[in-house]
Amino acid sequence: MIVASWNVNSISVRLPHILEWLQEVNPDVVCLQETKSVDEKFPLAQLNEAGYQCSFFGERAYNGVAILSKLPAENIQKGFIGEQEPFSRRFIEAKVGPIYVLNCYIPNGQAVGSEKYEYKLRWLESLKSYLHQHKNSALPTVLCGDFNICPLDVDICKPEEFLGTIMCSDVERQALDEIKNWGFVDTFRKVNEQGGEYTWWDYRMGAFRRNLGFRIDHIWATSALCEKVSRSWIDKSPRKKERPSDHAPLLTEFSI
DNA sequence: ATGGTTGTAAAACAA
Repeated sequence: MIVASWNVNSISVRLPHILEWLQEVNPDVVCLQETKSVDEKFPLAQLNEAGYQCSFFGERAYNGVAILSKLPAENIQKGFIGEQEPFSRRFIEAKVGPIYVLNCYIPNGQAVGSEKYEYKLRWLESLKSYLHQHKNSALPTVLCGDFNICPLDVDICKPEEFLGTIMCSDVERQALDEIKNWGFVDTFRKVNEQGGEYTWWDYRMGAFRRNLGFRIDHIWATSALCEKVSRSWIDKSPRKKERPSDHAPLLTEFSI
C-alpha cells in the first residue's frame, strides 16, 4: 500500500499534473494540501474517472485539504472535534481500508514572533490535543501533510543561514516533537539516512535549480505500522514540469 | 539586498 502526500498549490491549476502523476505512480492513498478550492468546485468527476474516491474540505483562495483513495473512505472528520477557535480548513481525516489517515496543512507561520507564528503554535497545540483526546496510538495511523517544519538540521539546505528562522526555529520544532511523541515515527527518516533530501523549494531565485530546499512535508506512522515501511521517497519529477507546485510529492510504501 | 515567483482574484495577501 502506497501512501502519498503532496501540497499541490491549487488543485484546479495542478489537475493535469495530478492526473498524470496518479496514472504513473498509482498510489493507494493521496493526501493533498493547499487545494485552494471551495468544495463546489472540487474536480470530483475527473478524479473519480481516474479511479479515486475523494474526501475534501476546502475554502476560497487559501488552504484546503483532500484525501484521495482507491478504497472508499469511512468516518470522515473535517477539522478538529471541538476546536478552540474557527481555524481555516487545514485538517481532514478518514479511515481507508485498515489505516486511519490524518491529513494536515500546518500553518506556514510567516516569520518567528509574528502573529501568524503564534497562530501556527496554537494550531500545533490543537493538533496535539486532538490526538490525545480522540485518537489511539495503538491503531495503525498515518499523519501526512505539509508540516511547514524541518525536523532536523540535515533537512535544511543551509542550516547556518536558516536555523532559527521560520520552519527551522526551536519553538516550532519542539511543538512538532511533542506531537511526534504521541506515538509517531517519521517514515522517510526511518528508511533514509542521508540529509539534503527536500520536498519544497521556493519559486524564487532559482531555488529548485540550485537545490535550495527544505524537507517540510512528512508522512508519519504509528510505531507498529512504521515497522511495515518498505520504501519512502520524494518524487521530484512533477517539480521539474512547466508550472509546477512548489512542493514535490512524498511517498511511503507499507507492506500491508 | 526586504528583492525574487506563484495563485487567488481583482488590490493585496499568503506562501
